[in-house]
Amino acid sequence: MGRTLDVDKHREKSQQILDAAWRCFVRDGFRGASTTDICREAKISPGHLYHYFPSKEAIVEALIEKSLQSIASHFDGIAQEEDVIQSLLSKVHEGFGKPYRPNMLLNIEMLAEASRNPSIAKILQRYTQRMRSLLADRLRDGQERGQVDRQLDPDLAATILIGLVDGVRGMAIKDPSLDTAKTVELLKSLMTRLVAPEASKNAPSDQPKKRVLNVR
Amino acid sequence: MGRTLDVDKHREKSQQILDAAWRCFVRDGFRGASTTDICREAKISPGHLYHYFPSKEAIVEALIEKSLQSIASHFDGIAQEEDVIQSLLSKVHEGFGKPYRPNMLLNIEMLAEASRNPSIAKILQRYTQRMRSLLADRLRDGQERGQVDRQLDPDLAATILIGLVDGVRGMAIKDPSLDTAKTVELLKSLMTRLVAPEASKNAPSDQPKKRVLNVR
Amino acid sequence: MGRTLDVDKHREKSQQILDAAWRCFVRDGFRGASTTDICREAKISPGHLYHYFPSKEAIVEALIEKSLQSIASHFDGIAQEEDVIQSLLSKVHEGFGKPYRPNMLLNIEMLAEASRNPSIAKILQRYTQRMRSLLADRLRDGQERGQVDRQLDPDLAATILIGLVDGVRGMAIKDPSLDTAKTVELLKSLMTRLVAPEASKNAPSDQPKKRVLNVR
Amino acid sequence: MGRTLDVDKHREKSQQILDAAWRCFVRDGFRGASTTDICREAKISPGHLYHYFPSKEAIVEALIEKSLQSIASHFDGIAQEEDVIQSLLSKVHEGFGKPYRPNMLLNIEMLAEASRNPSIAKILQRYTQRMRSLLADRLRDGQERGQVDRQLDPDLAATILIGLVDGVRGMAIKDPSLDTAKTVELLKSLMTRLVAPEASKNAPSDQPKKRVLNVR
DNA sequence: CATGAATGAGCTTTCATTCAT
DNA sequence: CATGAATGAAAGCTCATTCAT
Repeated sequence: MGRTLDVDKHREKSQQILDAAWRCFVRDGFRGASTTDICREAKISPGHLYHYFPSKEAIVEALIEKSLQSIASHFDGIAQEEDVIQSLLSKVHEGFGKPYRPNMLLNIEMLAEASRNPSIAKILQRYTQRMRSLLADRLRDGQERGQVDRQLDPDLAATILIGLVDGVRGMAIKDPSLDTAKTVELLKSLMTRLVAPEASKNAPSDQPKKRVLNVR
Repeated sequence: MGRTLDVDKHREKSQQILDAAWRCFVRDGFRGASTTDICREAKISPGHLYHYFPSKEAIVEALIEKSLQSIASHFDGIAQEEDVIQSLLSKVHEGFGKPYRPNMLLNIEMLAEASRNPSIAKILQRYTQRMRSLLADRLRDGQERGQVDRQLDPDLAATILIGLVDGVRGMAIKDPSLDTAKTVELLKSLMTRLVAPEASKNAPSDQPKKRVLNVR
Repeated sequence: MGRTLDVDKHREKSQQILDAAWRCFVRDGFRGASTTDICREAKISPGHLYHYFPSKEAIVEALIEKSLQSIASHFDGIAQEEDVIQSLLSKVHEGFGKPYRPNMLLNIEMLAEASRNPSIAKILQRYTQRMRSLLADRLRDGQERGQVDRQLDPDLAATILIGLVDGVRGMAIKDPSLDTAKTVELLKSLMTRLVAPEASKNAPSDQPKKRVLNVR
Repeated sequence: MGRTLDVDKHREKSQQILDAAWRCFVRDGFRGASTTDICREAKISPGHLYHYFPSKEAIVEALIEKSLQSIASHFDGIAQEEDVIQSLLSKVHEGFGKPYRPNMLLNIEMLAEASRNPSIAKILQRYTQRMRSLLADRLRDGQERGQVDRQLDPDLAATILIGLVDGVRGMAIKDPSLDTAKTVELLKSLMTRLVAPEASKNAPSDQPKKRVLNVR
């Protein structure tokens, strides 16, 4: 009982530290944020940090793990809706908009870090695989229902879809004047076209496509 | 004459240092690579580096500028071909494949750095604008010729296209088992569908699309 | 209690570092002494110095502040004696003599540093003002009692007195063979003449002036 | 002949470098100014500096030597006037006033440097001795003519006089609001009193002393 | 559980000086 | 006479981590 409480408290404190680290990493990046910064943000002493995490890298790993878990759980929701394409598009909005910018920045940090740090690469790859599987399964569902092009390789398409959303999200840095709303609309249209079956590609779903594209 | 030679030599040496820095930054990232590393790689003494660049950041900036310039010059080639869509697709291949992995890694580094360093953000934004303009102009050409959907906002579409390629390139880190050839094929197909006019979206160009998609 | 002890210990350690810095600065000057020197002298590691002071300049400032405070507190004593002139002269001895040479050297360093470093100039000016005020007040007292020339501007006279003592102290460097005892005697005589009222300037106090001046 | 021209040119260039160094040292101090700074100011290349001076210290030494020589030559003028006291006072003005501030700053630098660097100490001491001798000789002249107190030790008095002027000059740093004109007046009065013979100490010369002192 | 003192390697940068041309 | 490329030691400072309390 007491043991359980201790474990809970320990977990809670770890969480507080991770929250502080999240803020620091978003602000300064994995390399740019120092353990001192994190401790100050978490309001603990520098020595105490090592009571909860054996190293700075462990913090980064835990943070990435947690962050990806949260994103992946968003994907889980996909499986429950009826219309495959609609359920897919409904998730797109979430990655855009101001409050998601921190996550986007962390995503880029993760990519940068994973390209150099094998243990972080593994985490990233594990979650990517999981999310891609979920997406691919959904696409397969759609193919069975005739909502998705049967000639598409679901795994490959899922990969491309993830890359597409990631890449367009990153454009916010390359072009700060980007109009998010219009971007999301065109992005959705593009995703629809990617997965829609041949026959319906002229009129993908009931989406009022013409208005969407007519943005000039 | 002697003066010209001196300037040439200076430029050559600067270039050698940038080359060394490129290797270090690809290997360890902008923050991860130290000036000492760069000097060792360039085979110069630590002090001598500052004969050519006033700071480490100046090296990063010069490198990014040069790298983006080289990429942008690739884009310039787009303007010369007849078929808009074909000229666009022909450029896609180049971003994939093993020898381009370093550039992809640097691209991610740039994004990460630009999100925190305003002066680097500016460089990135300047070149992004330039490349997007070139692409958008090409799309406008295509629209006039009936090769590109007239309802498309060229600027927005160009932005999405860049993001799409960037994002899919980054998937190589998230999923190392990715089949590059197939990915490129699907990517091209997707790009074609994005820009193709309504009428031809069932049969985009002479590309044997069905085989392409039938990848299972 | 524990908190108080901690603060005390911190202050004590800071003091030890300042003592070490004092030795280094006296030996090599503010610029000539390195933080490494100070750490070696204080027997701490190079990084630990920054646990107590945010920068080398902060050490210099703290040291100057402390040093001037100590000198200023000497001046405070002036206010208590009866005979204004005697109390003034009694303080002169202290600035001369071998054990005071380090302070004299630091005084010169301060002047040199203050002429370039505004934040140190401010400290020096603040304390100068304070000491001059004390001196000027004493002179005003003397004027009321008829011990000091009523035509003298107390503030200006105080400034000159400080400059006089400083300058003569510095002569120890320009002329190492200087006879300190005789110098102090003549200095005192000069100071007496500066402040003494017109009437007594031929026979300043009960001091056997003739012997004092007859130093050949 | 050509040899002579060469020597002249060499001397001229050395002089230009010393002038540049003077500006740098006044601005940043002996330690604060780098050889690079001096070269930039003198518009020569870093390597070329060592064609004229074997080291930075040699520049400092040459500069100090030259500077003191110039000051000493001012003192030489003292010997020619009739009234000892007047000739002495006439020199005081020169050390004050804005255009002399650089020399005052260098004076402090010299003192600081001499306290650590024996070879510079020697130069300073040599010139101090020379100037003190000149002053002392003048005082001896005055004693013979009855213009100067016969009980005064000329050497000691000369030393004190130099220190007095130096010290008061330095007060400009400790108190930037100092009124130079009034300071000089009081300083002159003090110097007069120091050297004037007993009999005349109540009425030192024809100087309108009362107005001078009545500055409240 | 918690502190903060302490470490030492490593960072970017500066500097006086030397050398090849 | 003149350049500027080149050196390498040392500077002030930061950092992840450890340890005594």
